[in-house]
Amino acid sequence: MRMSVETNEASTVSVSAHERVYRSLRQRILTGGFLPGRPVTLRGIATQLGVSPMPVRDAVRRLIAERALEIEDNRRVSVPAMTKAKFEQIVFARRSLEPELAMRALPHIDKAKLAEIEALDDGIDRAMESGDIEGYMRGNLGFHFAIYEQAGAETLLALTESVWLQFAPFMRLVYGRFGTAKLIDQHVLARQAIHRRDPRMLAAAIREDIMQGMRFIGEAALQNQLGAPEPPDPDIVA
Amino acid sequence: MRMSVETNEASTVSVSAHERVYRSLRQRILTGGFLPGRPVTLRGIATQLGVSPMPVRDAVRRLIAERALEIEDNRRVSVPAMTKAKFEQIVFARRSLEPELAMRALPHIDKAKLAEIEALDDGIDRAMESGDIEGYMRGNLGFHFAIYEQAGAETLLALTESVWLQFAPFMRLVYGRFGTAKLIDQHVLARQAIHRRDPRMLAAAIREDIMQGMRFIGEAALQNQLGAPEPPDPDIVA
DNA sequence: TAGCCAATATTGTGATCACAATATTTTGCC
DNA sequence: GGCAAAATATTGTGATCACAATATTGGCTA
Repeated sequence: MRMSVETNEASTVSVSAHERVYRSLRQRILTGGFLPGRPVTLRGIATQLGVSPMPVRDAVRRLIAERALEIEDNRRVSVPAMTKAKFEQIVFARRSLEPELAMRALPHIDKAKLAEIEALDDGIDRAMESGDIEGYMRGNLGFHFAIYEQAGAETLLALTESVWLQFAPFMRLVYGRFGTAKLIDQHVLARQAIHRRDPRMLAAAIREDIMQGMRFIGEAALQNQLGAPEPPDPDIVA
Repeated sequence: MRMSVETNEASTVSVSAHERVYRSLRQRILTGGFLPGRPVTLRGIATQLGVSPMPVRDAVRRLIAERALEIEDNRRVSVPAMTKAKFEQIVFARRSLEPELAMRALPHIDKAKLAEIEALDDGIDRAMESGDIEGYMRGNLGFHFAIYEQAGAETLLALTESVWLQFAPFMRLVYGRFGTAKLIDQHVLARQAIHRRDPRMLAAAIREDIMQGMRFIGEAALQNQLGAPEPPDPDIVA
């Protein structure tokens, strides 16, 4: 069964059911809509999204391959818990890939795209002030990938997306615990760099943003035994 | 249905059917057993492997997520063709990830593992001389990952595996065209570095190996319009 | 009240079928 | 013979069912 869905290109294209399920789950993972360790059931998702378990199964397998989900020994599916080792590797991967993506993107960022990027960043500031965690996560995701997508480097972009899928739920967990108040907007330098069309400066700004953000998350959480299961009840984060 | 399969730990564990199919397809892709552009059909694979199409479907979806396979507009599944842009990004990703993995692995490579690594490299030399392309590919894969796996960095390893899945079929294509005779074994320096337990030297050796190998492939192939479809008949490379 | 064990429910896996979309082959015409 | 169009085969998608493994619940005993 094929259906029509709205895409961000404002056009209407035909997309398979599992593709829609995939995008839905993916977005939810990236904004922290699943608690690490809590089981994600095929039939549960299927009911929520109004499809049969089959396309859900396809989408979940895809997300498992991207390391956004995992199957435990008891063959239950869930968002993996964060570990110190994994976190450190993620930081390394981000530092290796994202400044490069930003540099490559810079020449292709036109005035309209820059305006869009700045609007996203303004949204982040508002979300931070009002403590809107999901809004912050969505804005931060949008800000970074609005830039990276301009690089026209699909292969590097896919690697980066996999990395984000792996730390986003944990990020959400930390913000939920410690709030967004202590965060400082590190994107100002990046915006300046784009304005000046200075690739080195942009790469440095992105690198600094990554290090600052990840340091905050790492310090706040990992020494507090966060990221471990914590298996209470709701299927979704309210 | 669960069955027992032999693992490389020489133990016998229970593994699902789609896991066995996945490993089988993955190995075949990594040694160049599929021609880019040629359709890979679910039922075809299922028949070859003696399973129903369902686990094949699961395995193929997983490989699509890892960018080892792709679905075309006509929703046919195949190994993606290489492009110049993609090739360049793959080289960047390899340079970013693999020297790091090697450095991290070095402290954990004991005498037995080193012997195993050197045996693999000797096998590579024999394969190169006799023009055994698949043997060369398998040895090269084994050599690199025998090292990388010792790093205990699963997250970075997974990214690297995805990258290898993306260029291996193309590598095979090039060797099939130009032979392995002109190759020179770049692994000597790496072996020396491990012996001396010099992480910097090892990282440099891996980097040089990547650059040499990829330059050969890139020059030989990309300017000859290789990597484009070439859609003749066999389902497998003989 | 606490702890064990049977009964029940829920899970992912895999098989089989139906179907629409695409490829391939065959047929008919000039 | 060459070429278009109809007929046929094959493809991936998705639904539904059966099943074994695991989790959860319930009641029973001490």
